[in-house]
Amino acid sequence: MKNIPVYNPAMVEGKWQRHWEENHSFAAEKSHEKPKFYPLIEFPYPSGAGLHVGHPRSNTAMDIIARKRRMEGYNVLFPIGYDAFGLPTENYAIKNHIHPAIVTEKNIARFRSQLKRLGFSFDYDREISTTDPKYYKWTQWIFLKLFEHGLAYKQEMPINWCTSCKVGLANEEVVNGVCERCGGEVVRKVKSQWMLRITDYAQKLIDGLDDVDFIDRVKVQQRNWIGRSEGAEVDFNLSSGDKLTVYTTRPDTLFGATYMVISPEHPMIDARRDMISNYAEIVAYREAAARKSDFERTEMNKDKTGVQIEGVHAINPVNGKPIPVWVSDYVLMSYGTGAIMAVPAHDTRDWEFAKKFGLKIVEVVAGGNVEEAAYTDIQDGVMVNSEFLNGMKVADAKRAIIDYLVEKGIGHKKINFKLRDWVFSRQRYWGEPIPLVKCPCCGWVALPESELPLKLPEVESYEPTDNGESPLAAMTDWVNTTCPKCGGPAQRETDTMPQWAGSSWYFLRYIDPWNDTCIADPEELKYWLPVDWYNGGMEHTTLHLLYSRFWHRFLYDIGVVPTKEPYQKRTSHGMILGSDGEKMSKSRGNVVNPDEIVDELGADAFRMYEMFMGAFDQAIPWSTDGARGCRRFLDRVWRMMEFMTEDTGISEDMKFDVNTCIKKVSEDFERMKFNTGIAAMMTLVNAFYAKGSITKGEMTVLIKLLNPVAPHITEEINEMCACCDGELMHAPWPVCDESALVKSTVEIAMQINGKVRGRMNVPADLTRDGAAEYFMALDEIKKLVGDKPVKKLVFVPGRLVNIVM
RNA sequence: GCCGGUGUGGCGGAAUGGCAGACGCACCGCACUCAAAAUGCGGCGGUUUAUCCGUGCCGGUUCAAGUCCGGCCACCGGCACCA
Repeated sequence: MKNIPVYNPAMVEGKWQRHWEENHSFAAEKSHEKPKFYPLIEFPYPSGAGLHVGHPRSNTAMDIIARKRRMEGYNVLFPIGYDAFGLPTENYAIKNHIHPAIVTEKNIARFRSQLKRLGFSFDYDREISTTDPKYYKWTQWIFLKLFEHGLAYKQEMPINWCTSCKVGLANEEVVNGVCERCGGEVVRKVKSQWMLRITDYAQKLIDGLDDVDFIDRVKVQQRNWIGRSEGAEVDFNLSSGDKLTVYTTRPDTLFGATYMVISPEHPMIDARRDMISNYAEIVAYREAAARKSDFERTEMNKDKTGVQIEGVHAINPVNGKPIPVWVSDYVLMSYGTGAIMAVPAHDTRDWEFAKKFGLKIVEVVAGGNVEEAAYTDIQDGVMVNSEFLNGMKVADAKRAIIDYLVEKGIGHKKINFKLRDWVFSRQRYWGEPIPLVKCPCCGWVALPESELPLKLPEVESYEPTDNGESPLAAMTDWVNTTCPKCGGPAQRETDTMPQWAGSSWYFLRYIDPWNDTCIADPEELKYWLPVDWYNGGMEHTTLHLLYSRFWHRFLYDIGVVPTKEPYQKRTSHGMILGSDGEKMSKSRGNVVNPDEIVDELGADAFRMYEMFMGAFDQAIPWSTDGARGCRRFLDRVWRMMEFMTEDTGISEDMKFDVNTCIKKVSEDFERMKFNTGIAAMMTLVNAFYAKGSITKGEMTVLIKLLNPVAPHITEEINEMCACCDGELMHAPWPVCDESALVKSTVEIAMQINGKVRGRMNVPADLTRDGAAEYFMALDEIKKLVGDKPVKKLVFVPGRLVNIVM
């Protein structure tokens, strides 16, 4: 027994963290000789509250992969930065009269020190902040490219207006009718806004998913959000002489269209006001609908309302029958054409509306009872009451009717998306200024690249205004400028960009953060892109992840980046819940502060527990006792130095266990099954304790496998015992010796009629062919079988033998 | 309503169709100790203790089902009048 000092995580971890910092140990190599690996975590928003236990879950997982890849010989770029523009900082600044830049700097310093305390192998030399003018110069540059290519446009439109933040929100930022950030009420407000034409990229964003390795639920959620549907546009003639175009996914049911509905905002209402005898009633309905907030609209979605347009009717183009036209807010102006043909027999919403207002219901697909409910199952329906479509299956009828519509010139195939353009303006201070000026002669004009970055001016007050203007609007010195095109007087745009702007391309900047002539050197981009593995939260699937794919694809289309997609692989971690199984929140009082856990148990134990607590992609409740168990394990590993021998080999009786562990850990880390990988190492350590000794060679394998999870303690053991030459992080990852996994005999289960009756040792090389003969000759089998006839004998090599009688 | 996901001991969770409960937590016992903590070793699904029962419920396929198929139930997440 050797005398080994007690394991002291604070000392060990402090020592190695200083060492790593002084030596820039995790800086990516500038040379392009080695194969590259680019893992990425979502850069944090540096809030005043500091790190919570959720951050380290994603960070530790990718840190493990990054460290393993370095040991496997890759040049690894594992960067970190801060997504620092945004409302919480601005609100804090307003409340405490401190400049948001100062708040940001303070918060970043806190985050950085917390991250360093956890021993993540980030390349801090490449650290970025979205609020740094050297960074946002290029955010503005990308915006100007979008503007130049017609993908940014300003439009008067009803936006989601948060009454509490006094700011416009993207659709994605409105959750259950309230503001995603502050929970404030969201109302519709008409404002002139900068918009990005993400809808132009809808198809590309769907198609791109085929080429990447994202977990299914991310792909599914993005596809649903983009919401592609195939259908047809059909023209209906109106008695007023003009026509009304509808979009439908069920053109096959055209004979069942017994009325039409248009959205309250449909332009036809005002265009034909002279012919509408109840125009005043319809305007009143429209105003009532406009007053409803989004929240009310969804709450009331069961109860349909509407008004029939009097004085105008439509003609069903396939049977010539006159049908009424209604106005109802269940039809949205923002999707399709803002008008629908209603087929109450086969659409639930139309059916409800028809029942309420006593409209005709005509069955055109047989199989249901359309007086009882809409029959919407289109799988194997057969057409009825549809003249030339009668007797056809739904799918055939769809094709036939579209051919007919095209032939008659009254309709055509059409693809629609649910995705809307991205509202890109914010009436706020703490964001990237939009680098455009409005000139009375030239319209909106881009700043020349030489004037970038357009820096945020210093202002007296960051308060947003009730009239919906950005605080920048009050800075007349800054606002008033000259037009870059004609030199005449002009005014700057005073809205700023949303928080999603800076995060839409940050992974590109990490590749070459020092560059001041372009977003990143094309040679560097070629080497490092795409990001090989990106782990992040599901909550960003339809926000950041979609936005950044859009920007990246645009940059590809204009030749700035070499890959269509930014991220090759996307995984997602489950949330860490409070120990009560509820979401962690201040109000519930179940928040765990990582600093306290590190103080008590050390960063290695904390990291290990975060990975061991359960399946990585699932939500798991926190247990500090569980974390103590991981600390206990590290203590056990440490104390093995007391009975370690100087033998540098693997002892014969441990070869199987050691190689099994190498295999299990190597495979499980790649599949993000960190919990079972760690369990395998615990099993191995238990085996060394049972044996009462460990060789230096065995210890070396163990600390290599454990290093990505618990980097500090393993480096220290390596140094104390001189296991490897130099630091462990540069040592090669252990390779499993498959020959050591072969055993001469294996224990298998013995079953009678599928029930386990015992176990026995058989030669490992026993094949299925020789099995019957082998088993029937055994005394123990003879005893069990007796003289009953054996119907069948099932043998699974290495597993079991099952005798069916 | 639609789309995902999840249901296994007291708890977190393991299990390519092949010995259900690996590993850990909690708990119990023993050793060490004057004692406690720490540590080490052992035990730990249930019961009527045996050819027994047991992976949310009901049925099916199979020599064999937590795993596959059909039909439900519950909980969690996302979307939600998208024609």
